[in-house]
Amino acid sequence: MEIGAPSVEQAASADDVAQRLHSVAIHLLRRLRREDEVLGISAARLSALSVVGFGGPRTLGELAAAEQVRPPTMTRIVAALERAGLVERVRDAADGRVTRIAATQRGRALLEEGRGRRTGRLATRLRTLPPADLATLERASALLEALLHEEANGAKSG
Amino acid sequence: MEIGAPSVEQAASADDVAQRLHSVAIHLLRRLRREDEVLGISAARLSALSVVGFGGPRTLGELAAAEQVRPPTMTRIVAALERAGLVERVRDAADGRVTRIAATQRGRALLEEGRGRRTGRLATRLRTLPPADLATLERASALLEALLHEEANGAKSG
DNA sequence: CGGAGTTACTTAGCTTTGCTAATGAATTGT
DNA sequence: ACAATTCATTAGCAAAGCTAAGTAACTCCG
Repeated sequence: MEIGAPSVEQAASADDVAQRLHSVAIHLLRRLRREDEVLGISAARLSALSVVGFGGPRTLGELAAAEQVRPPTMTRIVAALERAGLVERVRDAADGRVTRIAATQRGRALLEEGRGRRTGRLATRLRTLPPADLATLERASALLEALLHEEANGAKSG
Repeated sequence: MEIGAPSVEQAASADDVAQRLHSVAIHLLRRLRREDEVLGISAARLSALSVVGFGGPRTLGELAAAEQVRPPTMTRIVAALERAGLVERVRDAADGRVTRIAATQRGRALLEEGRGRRTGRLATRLRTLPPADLATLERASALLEALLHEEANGAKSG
């Protein structure tokens, strides 16, 4: 596999790329899931915690939407985070139906402390890459983030 | 786009990239998981089927290693694929402990037929990207594949 | 040849994470 | 005030990951 020379002429088929991204995502996640266990928190929980930890308090519904899961799923994830003392529920004063989820001190601490360690092994590997490759991965992340975001919002076409 | 010239000043931190890749992988998979359901096969099963479908028969252990899961997990995945008539077990004549997993006609048909449809929505989105971006994603896939493969084999340090 | 140890896979049982459907509780609107 | 809506939770299902323990088959020696 000639990693070094992506000639634009032999443009990759979108189907091909989609399939490879799919495969890579599966394997990457399987790997990271185990890594995260070292930190004592699963991928889904960490991801949710990041949202409220870095982005500020959210209602459960907002959090579910941000994480692109259904509310019941988020209810359970939040329950686990709460049990672990990483987030807390704050009932809205104005609207009694709403619970707002906020990271606790400890939750933020875990995020901070984990910043380097969290995806440690992957990050270590990434450091062995030439800067250009790292940049490629960063751009790819950004592209996919945008793509997923777009789809989440604008996918009314069915 | 200056892919070739990542100024070192604003070089992406490996930790940052690792985290973003993690996040993107989670969200991408959550999305694709649902898409695959249309085809009636889960991501893990499809991935395993691809290995034997495109790469030829494998023992269960080899398949587990290729998919980077433990044997019991693969046992269950294969059992499901077998139930669905997509693979078949062939006992090794020389070594009675070994079961070799092979894609059936129907399994191969599903792979072929699904090639375009499988990750259909993602592929559709990808087609809206400029070729350079598609190339970036392809390169990123290749980089991650290599990284994961490396780690799977050479990670004796942990 | 025969038993000990090893290897390959399966079974059993746990956790997490998705989902939908149904319920509870609070707000809004008429 | 009562109906409808909305936000969150509960209940219950399936998939996919794991470890530990079990079974069957092979290999290695004595």
